[in-house]
Amino acid sequence: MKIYEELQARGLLAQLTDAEEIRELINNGSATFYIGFDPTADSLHVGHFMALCLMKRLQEAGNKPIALIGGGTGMIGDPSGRSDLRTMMTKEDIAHNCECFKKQMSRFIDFSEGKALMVNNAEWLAGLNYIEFIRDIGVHFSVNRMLTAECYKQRMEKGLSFLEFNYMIMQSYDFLELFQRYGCNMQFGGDDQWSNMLGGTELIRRKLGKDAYAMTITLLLNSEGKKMGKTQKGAVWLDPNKTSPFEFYQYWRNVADADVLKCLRMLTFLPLEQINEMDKWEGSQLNEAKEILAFELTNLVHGEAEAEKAKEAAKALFAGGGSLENMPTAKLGDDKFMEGKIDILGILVASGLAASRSEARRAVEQGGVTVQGEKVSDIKASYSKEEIADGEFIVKKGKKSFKKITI
RNA sequence: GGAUGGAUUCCCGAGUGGCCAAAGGGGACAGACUGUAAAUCUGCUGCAAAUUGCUUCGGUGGUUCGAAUCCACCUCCAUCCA
Repeated sequence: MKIYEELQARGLLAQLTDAEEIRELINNGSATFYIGFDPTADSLHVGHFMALCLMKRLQEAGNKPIALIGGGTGMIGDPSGRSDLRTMMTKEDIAHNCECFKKQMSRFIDFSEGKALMVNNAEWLAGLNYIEFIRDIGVHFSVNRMLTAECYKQRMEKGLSFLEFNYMIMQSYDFLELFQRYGCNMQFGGDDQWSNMLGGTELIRRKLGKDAYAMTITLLLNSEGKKMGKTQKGAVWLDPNKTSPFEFYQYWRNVADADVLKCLRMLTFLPLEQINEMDKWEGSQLNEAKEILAFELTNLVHGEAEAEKAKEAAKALFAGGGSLENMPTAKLGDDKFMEGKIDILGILVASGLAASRSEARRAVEQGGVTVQGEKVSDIKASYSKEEIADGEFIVKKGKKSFKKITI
């Protein structure tokens, strides 16, 4: 099975400008393609992870990836899929984020010996001359056409600033630059990028009379139609300091039944035959599939050692057995103790299991808190330093939040 | 620049002088049931030294015994006109 067929079988392909041509190109390994990443945060998240996997797959098939970091476009902010203006970031933030992206990406993509490139579009966007730019590039865009693009349509209700309106033109210009500089003939991106990407292929055709291609990957949605990789607390990050390997593991361990197979296909590198086998599983057997999914992804993102640790910790907590050694830990400072003691509410707050004492109180009152496996029913219960320092002092809030408390 | 409508708690959205920490829904959290799933049911959802106190309704001032609610100014958003 060739790469194109594989991507298709995994359900990754969404829209393509020219399916036949693209199949030829990537199957022969003759594509130089780019994917853009806007530095909106100091870490990549699960959404980017899909794109990185795609790059990796295509690179393994002999194609040359370019990771484009949006140091320039980040100054504008993509309005796609947004209901309001993004908060503006300072130049310093953007530069910092670009650095962080670079580090994380090198984990997945082989940048050695020119096998892949990483470029920052600030390189050509930052120094643009406004008049020249709108004369050279702006003429090729019809405002009427742009307004019919899906990403802007949604914003016609809520309002769209001229700043954001320019995003599509900038992204199109990126493609043109990359085409000219590096012979980049293809662009990939999330499905929400489709209209921006088409802008680029059209610009290249109008400006240079040459063909370039665009392809989008299916957005990873859960069975409820929401983007995956988001939790209440925000995105699931790839940076272990922002989302610990354990939390990362748990996120995937807890996906809905209906989503497991899709995730395995789209996100892991397991052979399709193996995944199709799991497709036959039903009911509680799917739990095993979830374990595989969680392990595979944690392995990809954080490495095998971390994946093992997360798996062990999860086993210890949910199934009994396994090692407690690697479970999430919270360290209490001396200042948290009053005369050598701390109450249960204080522990919950200090360990991050509850956001406030009120919330902690509610959890206890509703019977959701256990300490060392014993349900805590008194909100005034308190523990001495010695009890905690003793060793494995485990506090559990609800079914899935645990912390080992140390001094 | 002009006219009109608007800004309420995590989100949507009621509330137009005291009975308002603010209806209802969604989400989140906790409990039951389960498979660390989904669905369902129940509770809960500003903070705290917790039958009480404190801080919230875009911002700042004011009227009043009392303001989310009335007045003034300001900021932002939407629609129409230029």
